[in-house]
Amino acid sequence: MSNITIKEIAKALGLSVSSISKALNDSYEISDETKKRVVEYAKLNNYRPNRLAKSLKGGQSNTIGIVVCSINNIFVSQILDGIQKASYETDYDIVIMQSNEDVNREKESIEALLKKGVDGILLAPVSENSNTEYLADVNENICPIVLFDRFNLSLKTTKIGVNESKGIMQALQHLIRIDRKKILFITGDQFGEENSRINSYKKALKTLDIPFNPKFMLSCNLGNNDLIDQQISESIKNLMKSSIKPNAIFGATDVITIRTLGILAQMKIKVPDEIAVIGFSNFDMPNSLNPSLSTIRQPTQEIGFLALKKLINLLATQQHKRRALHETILLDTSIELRKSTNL
Amino acid sequence: MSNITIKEIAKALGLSVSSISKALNDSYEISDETKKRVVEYAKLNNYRPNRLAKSLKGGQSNTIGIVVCSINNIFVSQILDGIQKASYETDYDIVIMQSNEDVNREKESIEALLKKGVDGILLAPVSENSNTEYLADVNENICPIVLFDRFNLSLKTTKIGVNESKGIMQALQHLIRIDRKKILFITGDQFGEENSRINSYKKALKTLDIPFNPKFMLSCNLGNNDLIDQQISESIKNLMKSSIKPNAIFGATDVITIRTLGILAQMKIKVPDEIAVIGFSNFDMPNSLNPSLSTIRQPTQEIGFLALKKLINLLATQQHKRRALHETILLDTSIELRKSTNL
DNA sequence: TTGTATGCGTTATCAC
DNA sequence: GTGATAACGCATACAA
Repeated sequence: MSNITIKEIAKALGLSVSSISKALNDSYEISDETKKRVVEYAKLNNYRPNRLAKSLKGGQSNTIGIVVCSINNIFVSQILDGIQKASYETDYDIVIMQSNEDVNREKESIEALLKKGVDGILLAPVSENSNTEYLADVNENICPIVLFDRFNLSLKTTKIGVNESKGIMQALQHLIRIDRKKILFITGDQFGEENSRINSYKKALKTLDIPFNPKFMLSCNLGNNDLIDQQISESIKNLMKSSIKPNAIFGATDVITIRTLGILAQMKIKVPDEIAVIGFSNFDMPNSLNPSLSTIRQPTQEIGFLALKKLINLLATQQHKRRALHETILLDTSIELRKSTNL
Repeated sequence: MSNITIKEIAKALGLSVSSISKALNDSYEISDETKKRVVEYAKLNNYRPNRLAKSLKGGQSNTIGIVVCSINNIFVSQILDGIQKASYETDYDIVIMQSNEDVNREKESIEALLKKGVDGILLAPVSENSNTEYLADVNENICPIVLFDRFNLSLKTTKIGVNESKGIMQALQHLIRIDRKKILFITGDQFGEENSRINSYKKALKTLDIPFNPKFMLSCNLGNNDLIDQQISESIKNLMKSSIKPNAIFGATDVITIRTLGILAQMKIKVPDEIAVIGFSNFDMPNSLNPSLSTIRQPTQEIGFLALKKLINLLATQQHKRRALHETILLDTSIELRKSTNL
């Protein structure tokens, strides 16, 4: 309701508005004495500069918008944490939006951010080609966008992610080492049949001379957890009855990999004896899982941290020079071996 | 960089700024024809109303600020999800800040929000009496604050949380039922020795005629996971060597309870045979844990949802009438039994 | 060293 | 049915 303004300070102190403004901004034009008087009065009365007004005037809001699929996701929330950490070192603050894996909502989220006047956007796209022209337009004409996690390949901008091929290779090589080549690969279906993780997987198989069997790949709908469970358990049940039983499972995401453990436990399938399990996961309590989970870990904090830093960099650069700064950074994953692949 | 304004539309269409504004706001003063012309032009040119300006003019930002300890926390992120869901049904959007369990940062976060001109604040306080006078001042004079999860008891406002006593009672009664009365209670130390969860626990013990043994209570520093592990495992190790071995563990938070499972697994202590485990937890994949975890589940989504709704309600009410709306809502927890307490 | 005037994008009041 | 103008809070170019 209240919140004192510069104008009121001016009236109270018998000075002009502009003098107050200058005093508060420590301008050389104002005498030390006046400054002191103003600053003291301001502090005493809890003066809070109105950022809306400042932004409106200055043409920049010092706010970064972020769009992720869902806050409520281990992987995402770790990245957000990294972004927040990076933001502490800057003057920028953060507004988070959720796309809920929905292309339209992704666009709505960005629109909301633009109306708020964000200076730049950090986006983990819903899919590899969602809103392509729209994003390009925004990135060119409104404010810079930096992509992280998933890539919208055609968008010309800075991208931060992980080296999937390498991560997948790490996992597969380990499975080969423990002689588990009949691998069921479980992934999400958001990205169509030809997403980069699937492609990397196939390529890795080829490199390692493991034939790709379509029956050993399951794409499930990540939008609904019950559905995930259902799809996975059904698939496993069928495969275990078939002549070519899998002896390993490789999960493409956190949720998939961890849920798979639960399903196997309920089906009383022994891990790793009957089926070894490994997958991308950033759950920070892997030892509490049944059994402790071998994972391909992604440097989430670093992804978030870097993404913000790079965006800030772009913002500090004149628009026409930004293109030169565009880069794609693929961070290395690390493999952590635990009981789920330990014979 | 660009982003067309009302002024530019006016110039392009040979109309006045005010007419454009009215047309865009569907005012009855403007002819349908003109409206159509304006709206079409606006859409065509991706006109985005500048919310900063609107807020500055209107004196309200339609933004709600949220302060939580950490986004990167299962419990918190579920609540945030609930808040976001609730916000979809309103015109408000959300800005999230992290206090990182730090009283000063909590205050800084709120200051940042106030500078941004938020209309109201949703706060999960760092502790039961952090920033009391400050919060009271803000709540009285600047914008309403609604508390959730943890309570700052002295602040007169709406509070949304869970019925801890009842939840703890559920857990203890179950432990009694399976004849596990030698219970190690593990909690956080943020709130001092006399926080409400500890008090509720002691009271429940008394009601159930279980003597309270100070040796069977561990308060650990939730700020650092390695430290948590160290404190818990040391404590368990010592107790298992002593004459009065515990046969159950009750964890006060998500992190504590799940980490305890991991520690027990590594110590090769059998759950539930040697030690049963139950605790507050909202991890949504309890079946993947070792063993599947019995939990006291808190209705996180609902907490968030309600908190936002109640705040919106306050905002829709004249300030001097708000006091009448203040209420404290304690939602019921539910107990979910799984193997970790199943003999 | 201080004050005046102007504008950021929008809406509301009042006049035409 | 439309337009001119002031105001929201702040910063800045310019005047004094």
